[in-house]
Amino acid sequence: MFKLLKTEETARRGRLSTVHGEIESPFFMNVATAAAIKGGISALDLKELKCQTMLCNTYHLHIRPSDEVIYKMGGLHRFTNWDKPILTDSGGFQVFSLAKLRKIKEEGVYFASHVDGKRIFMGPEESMQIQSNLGSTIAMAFDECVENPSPYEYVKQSTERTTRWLIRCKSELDRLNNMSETINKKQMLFGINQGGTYDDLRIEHMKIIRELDLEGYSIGGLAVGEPTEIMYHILDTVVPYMPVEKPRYLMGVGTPSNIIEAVARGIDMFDCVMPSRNARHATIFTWQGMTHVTNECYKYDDKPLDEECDCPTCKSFSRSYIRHLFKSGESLAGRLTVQHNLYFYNTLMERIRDALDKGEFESFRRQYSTKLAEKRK
RNA sequence: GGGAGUGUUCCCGAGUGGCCAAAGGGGGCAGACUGUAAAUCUGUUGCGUUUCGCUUCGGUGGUCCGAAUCCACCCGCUCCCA
Repeated sequence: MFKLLKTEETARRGRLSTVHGEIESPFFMNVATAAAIKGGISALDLKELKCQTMLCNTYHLHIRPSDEVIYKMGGLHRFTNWDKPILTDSGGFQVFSLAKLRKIKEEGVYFASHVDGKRIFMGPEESMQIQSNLGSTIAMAFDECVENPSPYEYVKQSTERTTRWLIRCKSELDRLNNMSETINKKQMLFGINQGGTYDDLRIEHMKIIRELDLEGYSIGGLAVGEPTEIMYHILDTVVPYMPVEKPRYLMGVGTPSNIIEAVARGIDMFDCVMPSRNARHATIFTWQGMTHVTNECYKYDDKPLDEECDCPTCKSFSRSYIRHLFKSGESLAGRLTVQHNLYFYNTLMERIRDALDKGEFESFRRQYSTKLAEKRK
């Protein structure tokens, strides 16, 4: 259940109640694709990083270790030792990212496993069954994420198919939630809006799926090739057609600046691999902008990554030391910077919520939207 | 003392007469990364007034229109025999 606490223009401050606890929104979900945050971060660490929700992936966990293993181990929460909300992505994004390894049909998608080439079929029912076995808090509908730009006719047909898949997802999850052996019988389903960069397709699709009265709605198929201005334009176009009383999730987005701009446009939930991947590649986010810790200027720099930050890494280690860890290929480098970047993202969301609570979001946006997108110094 | 090798740009290492400022790797420097097939990928790495010029392949001197490549001597290192 989602409760709207406050609004400022189109920006929203809310609270999402789940069987695994409440989530203060807007919030960022920390991406743990294969049930682990890459870089060596466990659920124990996540608690120190102000993380409210973890995101895991249906496709990856189905392939390894298999949802059967996780089901028999008591579900994702027990398996990962994370007792707060978990959202599972449906595998829809892999239809996009593993494009060379799949074939799309009406019944679903045939993949060649990226691990061993084995043929795998995943349709709406399979995705729901796997996510039910994983026992996540929120299940995502199985969709096709189309790359941008794509031809109008293709996007139209794909979007219509995604609608048919969504209806199948809903009835399958209803069935699964009523079974006695199901781990989380209150598993929520979020629908996904598609339609590429075409306003009419986006609006029409949103109008149709909102009728299904799902527990949340997300916007997918953005930040997949189109310029940022187009993404913002699509948000401006679609958000007015999203239910006010349901959480709104912008999938896979994004940079700190993207998040601030999307919150301004009425989005409540985010996820992105950027903080963790960039951290492993030595790019760190700070309140003065982004920077590469491996840059020569940090060789003799005794300061923490971000002087405004009080994450576990910044409380203990210098730029010089972390630069050295990267240069010498120590895996600790990734762990320390991932901790920092995730803490930064979660703190960003906290500051956004504080600003909304105080009715100062617009001023926060003016102060940080551009600054955070730039290079530090 | 005798014999056999060897010395290349930051390092290792290819190159044995012109297409060589010199392959490849490492290291360095810089950049990318948006529902994670990513501890990955890309660019760059002699100098300059940069569709061209200059300096460079242990040193010096030669041969040749032309030398990192051939010759002589010298210096350093490695191995073998005494």
